[in-house]
Amino acid sequence: MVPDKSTSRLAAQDWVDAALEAATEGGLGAVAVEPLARRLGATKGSFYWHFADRSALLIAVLDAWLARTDRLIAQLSPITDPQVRLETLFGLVYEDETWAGLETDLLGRMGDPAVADVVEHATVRRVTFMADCLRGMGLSDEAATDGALQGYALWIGVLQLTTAVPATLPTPADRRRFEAATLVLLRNLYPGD
Amino acid sequence: MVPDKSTSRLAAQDWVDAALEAATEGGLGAVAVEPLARRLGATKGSFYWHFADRSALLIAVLDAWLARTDRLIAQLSPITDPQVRLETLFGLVYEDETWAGLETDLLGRMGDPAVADVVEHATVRRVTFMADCLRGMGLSDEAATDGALQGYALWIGVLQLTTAVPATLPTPADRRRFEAATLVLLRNLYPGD
DNA sequence: TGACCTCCGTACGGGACCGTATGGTTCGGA
DNA sequence: TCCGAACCATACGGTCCCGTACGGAGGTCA
Repeated sequence: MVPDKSTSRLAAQDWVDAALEAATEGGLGAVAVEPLARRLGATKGSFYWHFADRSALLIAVLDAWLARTDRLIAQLSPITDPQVRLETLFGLVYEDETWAGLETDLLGRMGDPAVADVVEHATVRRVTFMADCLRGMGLSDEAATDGALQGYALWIGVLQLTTAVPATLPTPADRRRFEAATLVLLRNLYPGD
Repeated sequence: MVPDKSTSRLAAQDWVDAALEAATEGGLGAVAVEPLARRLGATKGSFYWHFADRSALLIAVLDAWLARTDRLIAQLSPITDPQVRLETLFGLVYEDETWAGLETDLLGRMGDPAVADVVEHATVRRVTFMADCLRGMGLSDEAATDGALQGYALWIGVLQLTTAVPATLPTPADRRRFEAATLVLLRNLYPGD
């Protein structure tokens, strides 16, 4: 949170880091110049030296967020068995509690063109990834497309429930059973194919 | 939008109606006194006569929202076949595009205790409803609980995608096929049971 | 008609935030 | 050592919203 250099001199990246932290906790709305300055023990004078305005910082945050999807997919790509790849993906999704809040916050801000742009990119990449897995499992193009959409809706929904009503989700003790059930669900997509 | 009485004299309900309209379009954040006053062609003087403060209006909006879930469940209850009941539910979910925005907006505002209270109530009622359907279809308690959660996550996810990235969802021409696939998915929950 | 209550407009103060202006302060290099 | 650039604090004006104070307009009923 507080930057490294004890001699307080901030770089642009320090502002981006703090902004990401704030966004993770309180959504994009929490990325505000004056509160961030307070958090960093600085003033707006510093911020407006490193950035043209608030939207420049938002774009930096959105780019960092988009890169996360690429890293996730890159992390899964080496897995050869498409079904294991999907299962691993869902396992990671269930573990991810830190970033879930920002995920859903962004989905609620599609009115902002900058947000819409980056979220659409991420969505396409994720759905494409899942559809590829399903095709690799032997499903037809149509079935893979529908299945990927359903799987992704499930993904988003679990994220939502994780942040919004965690009490509803299974307790850690039951989570393994729940995840297993999700895999059963995925495995039985289009059983007739 | 503009209340009935041509002689401009507002009732509390007029403010609630306008607030619901604003919330449907722009989320709870759009329920602000001064913008609503402009929309109604009135001033804050009117509002603060009918309501103690802004939060009183928000509570009225949240109550109206919660009542919608009760009406939905009441609408489905007469259906005797539990599977048809579930299928009908999902059909309605796919049709509902007007309210989807507010749904997901509320999920992003669980930090507000008033929102958290009403959303938790709605969530419990919906998940319980789905679990009852699944139990009626012959699933065990455990299986029905997990299945309801997964089905509800799917529900929420579809809502999210509806509002956020509608281009990703199937075109009207393909929607029937997609819905059918969803039902296949539900039907195959826990095939071993 | 006049007292009274309901409803609403106007005016004001306050808070949170954005962005600008301007004058330090600190640092590296000639 | 001194200069210039990088960096930052202070102070200010502007916007948008909340909430309060207060007075006036319009009905109602004796």
